[in-house]
Order: sequence, then structure tokens, then C-alpha cells
Amino acid sequence: MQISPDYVLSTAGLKQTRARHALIRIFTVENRPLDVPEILSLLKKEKISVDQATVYRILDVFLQKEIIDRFEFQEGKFRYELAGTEHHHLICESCGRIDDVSDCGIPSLEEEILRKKGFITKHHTLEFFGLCQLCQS
Amino acid sequence: MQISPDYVLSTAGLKQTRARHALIRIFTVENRPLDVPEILSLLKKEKISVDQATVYRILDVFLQKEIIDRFEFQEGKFRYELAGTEHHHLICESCGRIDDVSDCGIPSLEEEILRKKGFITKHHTLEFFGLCQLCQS
DNA sequence: CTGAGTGCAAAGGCTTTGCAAACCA
DNA sequence: TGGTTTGCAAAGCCTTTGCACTCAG
Repeated sequence: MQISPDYVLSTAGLKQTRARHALIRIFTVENRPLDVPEILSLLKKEKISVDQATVYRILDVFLQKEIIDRFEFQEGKFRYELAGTEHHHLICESCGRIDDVSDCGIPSLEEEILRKKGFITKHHTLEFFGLCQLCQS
Repeated sequence: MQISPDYVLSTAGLKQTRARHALIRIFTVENRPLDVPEILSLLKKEKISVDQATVYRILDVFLQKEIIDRFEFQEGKFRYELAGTEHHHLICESCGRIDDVSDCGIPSLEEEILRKKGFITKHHTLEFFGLCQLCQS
């Protein structure tokens, strides 16, 4: 069963609004990191009118409540995805396909960093760029 | 001994110009990931007049020639640094201090990704966000 | 001399902000 | 009703582009 927008919002202590429901639904359906232009165009396709300022404001709230995660893929803009199990991405530089990798093995590296540098890691970013299987012909 | 701008440019097959020399000098002196606003302000401080369009064009060329590397630190803009040994960054979310980590252990992970997913990794990004030793009081 | 590099001005893309109207609880 | 959310318009910031002038080789 899918997690309903209603549940997500009430759990986070947020008000139920049409725009927030729409965004959660889109993230659920697409299930990939979306940038704001994509979100706006998906909304438009569904004939749901939400202003871009509203989208940005909702994304801010969702980030704070940890409903979504934010990524950068060397594009000069942000991408957002429903927060779930921590994972990273395989980004094909040929076709743009994005796949997930979990279990990155970084936690042990973080311990080593703490030991060597005294730096306490709160979170990290890790993305892989290359060629997916279909683009290696 | 420091690597001279002259040498860097001629090795890359690039023309010697005042603006390119200035940028290489700044990257060498600062020795940290700089964004374009910072570069422009450093140039201004040295009373070297270089247009922002020129800075961006030089950065493009330097990237292509692999004289510099480009990073994103969740700021919605790029940072650039002289290319050297591959390394990643420890970014303190309190004071902004940036330290380096080399030896990230990712290569073995990349082999595993190739085996499991058939994805050929060309490069990756990996940055750590947290608290440096001085900000943990 | 000649193509490459630069400055200037303008525009483009993503993101943020101010304010009044609409809405949820 | 009262504070939150939204729409609209404008602005902000980083980045790119067009064109004419300048410069390095």
C-alpha cells in the first residue's frame, strides 16, 4: 500500500492543502529526483494550478520536516525526492537515466574521519556519474 | 616550488593572458574551493579587472583541460579548485571551514556497482557535511 | 595578420521575497 | 476567526550569450 498524502502531512504536523497533496502524489508516482521545472510541468499536465513560489515554499517545508531529500547532480540546480532509505544515485551521462544505490559503505569512512580529523559528519552526498548498461554499446 | 601559471597554461596548450594568469594565481594562493563571486571579489581586491563573463569562460576552458575541478556544496552554485590529487571535502555547517579528505575508498565500491548494476562509473562526487573540531563546543 | 580572448550589455534559468487574498483548523 | 498558505509580481543571484574590440602568437 502507498503512503497517503494525508498521512504524510498529518504525521509531519502540516495542514492539508491541495498543493501539498499534489506534490506528494507527484513524488510518489514519479519516484525519481525531480527538479522544480519538472514538478511545474507535471502539475500543468495534470491541470493542477500551483504557483512556482508555492512549490518552492512547500519544498522548503518538506525538507525541514524531512519528507523529502535534496540533491545536486552537477546541473546547477536542485533535485528533490521523497525521503526513504538513504541511498545515492547512478547518473548516466549519456541518457540521463538515474538508478539508486543503497549501502554505500560511507558510515565506516565517517568513523575514520572522526578519528583522524575530529570532524563530526551529519550527512554526506555521494553520486556516481558514468554510463548505464544500456549506453555502453 | 609552486607550479607557475605560465607552465600550467603552456602544458594545456592555452594562450598566456593576464586574466588566466590571475585566476591560476588566485586558485594557488587560496587553495580552497572558490565560487565565482569570491573569485571576482578577490580579483577586485588585487585591482585586476576581469569581467565576470570572462571568468566563466576561463573556468569552462580550465575544466575542459582539467586544470580545475568543479564541486557543488548544496549552495545552488558551483565551486572550483585547482585539480590535484582526487579528494573530497569536509564542510563545517557552523563556520564554513572546508577541509580535505583523500583516500575515499570509493573505487572498490565502484567495482561492486559495476558488478551488480553494470554501471560504469567515470567519476563521482562525495562531500561530507557536519561540524569541524572547533565548532563542537 | 588572424583566430582566440575579452569587455560590455543583455538575457536566461533557477530561486526568493513582499504583499494582499484565500484558506485550513 | 486567526494564523497559515497561496498567487502574483517583482526582484535576486548565478550563469550564459551576442557582438564588437583587443590581443597573443
